[in-house]
Amino acid sequence: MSQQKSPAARRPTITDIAKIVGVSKVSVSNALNGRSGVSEATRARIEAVAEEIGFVRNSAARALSGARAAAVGLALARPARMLGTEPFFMELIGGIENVLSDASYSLALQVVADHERGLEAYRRWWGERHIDGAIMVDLRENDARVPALEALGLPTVVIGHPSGSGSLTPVWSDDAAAVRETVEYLAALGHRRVGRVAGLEGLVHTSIRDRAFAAACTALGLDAAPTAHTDYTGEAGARATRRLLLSPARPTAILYDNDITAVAGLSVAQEMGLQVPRDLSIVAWDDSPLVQVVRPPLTALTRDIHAYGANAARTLLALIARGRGDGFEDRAPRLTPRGSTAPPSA
Amino acid sequence: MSQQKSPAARRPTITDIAKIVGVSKVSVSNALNGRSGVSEATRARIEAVAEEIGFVRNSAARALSGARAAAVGLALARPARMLGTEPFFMELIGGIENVLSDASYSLALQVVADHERGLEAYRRWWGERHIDGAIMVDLRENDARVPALEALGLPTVVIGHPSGSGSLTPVWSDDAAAVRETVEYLAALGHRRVGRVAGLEGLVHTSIRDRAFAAACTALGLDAAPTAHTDYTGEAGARATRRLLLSPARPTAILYDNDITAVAGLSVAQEMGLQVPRDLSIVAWDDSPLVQVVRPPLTALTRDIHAYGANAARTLLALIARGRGDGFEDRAPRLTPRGSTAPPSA
DNA sequence: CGGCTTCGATTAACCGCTTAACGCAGACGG
DNA sequence: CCGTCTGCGTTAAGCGGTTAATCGAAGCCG
Repeated sequence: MSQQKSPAARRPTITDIAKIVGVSKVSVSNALNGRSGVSEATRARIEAVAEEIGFVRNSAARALSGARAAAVGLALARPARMLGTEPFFMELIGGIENVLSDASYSLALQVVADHERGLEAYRRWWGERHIDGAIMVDLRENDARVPALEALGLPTVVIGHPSGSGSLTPVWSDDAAAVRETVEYLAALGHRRVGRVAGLEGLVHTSIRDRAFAAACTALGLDAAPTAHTDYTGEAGARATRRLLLSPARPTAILYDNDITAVAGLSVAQEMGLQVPRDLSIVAWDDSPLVQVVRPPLTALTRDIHAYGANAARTLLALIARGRGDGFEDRAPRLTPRGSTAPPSA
Repeated sequence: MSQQKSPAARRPTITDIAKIVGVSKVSVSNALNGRSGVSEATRARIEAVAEEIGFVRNSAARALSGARAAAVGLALARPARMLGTEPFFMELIGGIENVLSDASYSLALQVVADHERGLEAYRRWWGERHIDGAIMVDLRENDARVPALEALGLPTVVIGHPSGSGSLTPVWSDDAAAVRETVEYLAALGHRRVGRVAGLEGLVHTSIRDRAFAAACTALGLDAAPTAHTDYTGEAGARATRRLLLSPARPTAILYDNDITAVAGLSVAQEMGLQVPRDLSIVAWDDSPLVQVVRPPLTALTRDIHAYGANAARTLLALIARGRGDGFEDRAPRLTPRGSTAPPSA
């Protein structure tokens, strides 16, 4: 049915340029890479010719001779049903991309079923010299990927707390501080029973938030309502909320671990005849169009995910360039109060 | 601060295998690529050794000797604020990935600011032999990328209607049919004034839906409420909804072009004291966790985005393999009625 | 003015793999 | 018994770059 133009004649190479200009391949290579050893005059002629005949560097050849692949890899483990539920990753990727493309790096992305397959992807990419470094997300406790990537020697930035990143370079934010701030805020409003609908158990940041939540409640003398874990889906969030709201000591405020579960929780509360924020205060983790669009708009823990991704990318590029790199602590999420939080009515 | 293991000893190559097994490089290459000219015994020994020393093919070297790059490119043009608002792309990418990884292809993804930059990315990738083919999304009318990619000779699948894809291979679904089905459904419920909050003007699928909407209204003798265009954000959706609901001939039903604007519309309606679905029926385009989580859950035009992406990837692989390829028409979105649609109260 | 560095450029070798071309058995056919 | 396949291998020659080693011609210095 549809077809395209002819397979395009052989692409020009540095050898072609060398012939035209009347110099050696090496001079062309040096000139085009901005290295010294070429006079300004020759460099100009070479660049002119390169431009004229539409020369594009062959990255395969370049990679073969030991240079960089100019790409980094990211394997995203998402079971189908969790895909697309979180604006988080699109934003993160956007931030990563921003930095990478400025450095003419590209991002190899693979969405895989589980961490096992993700690890395979990293292995393949690295083995094939397809990537110079990797970004790892969804850090779990005792994550098997950490020792595996360490063994590979693949420069890797882990998006997650240093406590779980082994010798890999971490980029993280202080979730515990954010939890504390939120609990203090709710306590100040007068709440005594605060619940929490958390994310996936086993993720490092989940247990950090779990612990911080428990600690903050204790410190402030609040009733520690049980934490319900979810898989971040609306459905699970709804179920968890129902359970919390039906428990003997119904909380007057709930802190959610992402936006989708928070919105689901809001719906459940309204279905049960509870008014938000009068009867129940809701705080969502991660600000997103979603939480601002519902009524009332949700109080949320805001973080600049785009910047977060950008920082991760910058850290990785530094790691690749210098062979070693410092971790980076991003600023902690900040509480953005909106209509979903108020003093409890009771 | 953090550092990784030593730069990892030299990776094993086919030469290493050859030495160990005691045959020539070529035999190893042939064996590992399943080509003939190698006895079963030798092939077995070679495979065993390859496995044992953890051999991974160097794709750069392979690409250099004329083989495929085993990757396809996708440049996603998203202004920052539109990023992450649409689950659509994460799902699409998931579907694409699924098919690609089965074929051991990887996806080069770049998020760019505009189509201009996107085109640059395609050029660079193709020039560098980084990709064997490309997927193009967000097809606009008179899209400048179409002639540009045609000229490059880059095998490309366009996700969008054939009317705008030139000689590139299209993968599309019959949006017009879906619009008709929806309008007929609303008419059957008794609605006479139906409004529409559309997506970005200039996108091919937007105008196709626009026209189908107008045609369906005319055919059924409905009042053609003006169509309001948005940039798919909740904010724009809220504004458009407000405008429609305040217009002299207030529609009793509104069809939205994505999920976010539909949810925003729902909130606006509720704020204005309208009950959904009693006073206003709402239909969202694209089913997503989001539309199912709000109250009432929204009637939506469901399509299997994952499959859509998978089909696009399959089509592209065929195009790459055979040099030519047929377009693919995916099934039209289907209406999934939920609580947000009902006969009008009046 | 001889020896030293600097600059601009060159040649050689190689990265890891593929493709082309050829070699040498043994099997087969007339 | 010679000619010709056929199966299993080999060697040679790149693909398009890069890096290392080298080299002539200035330029500089004491």
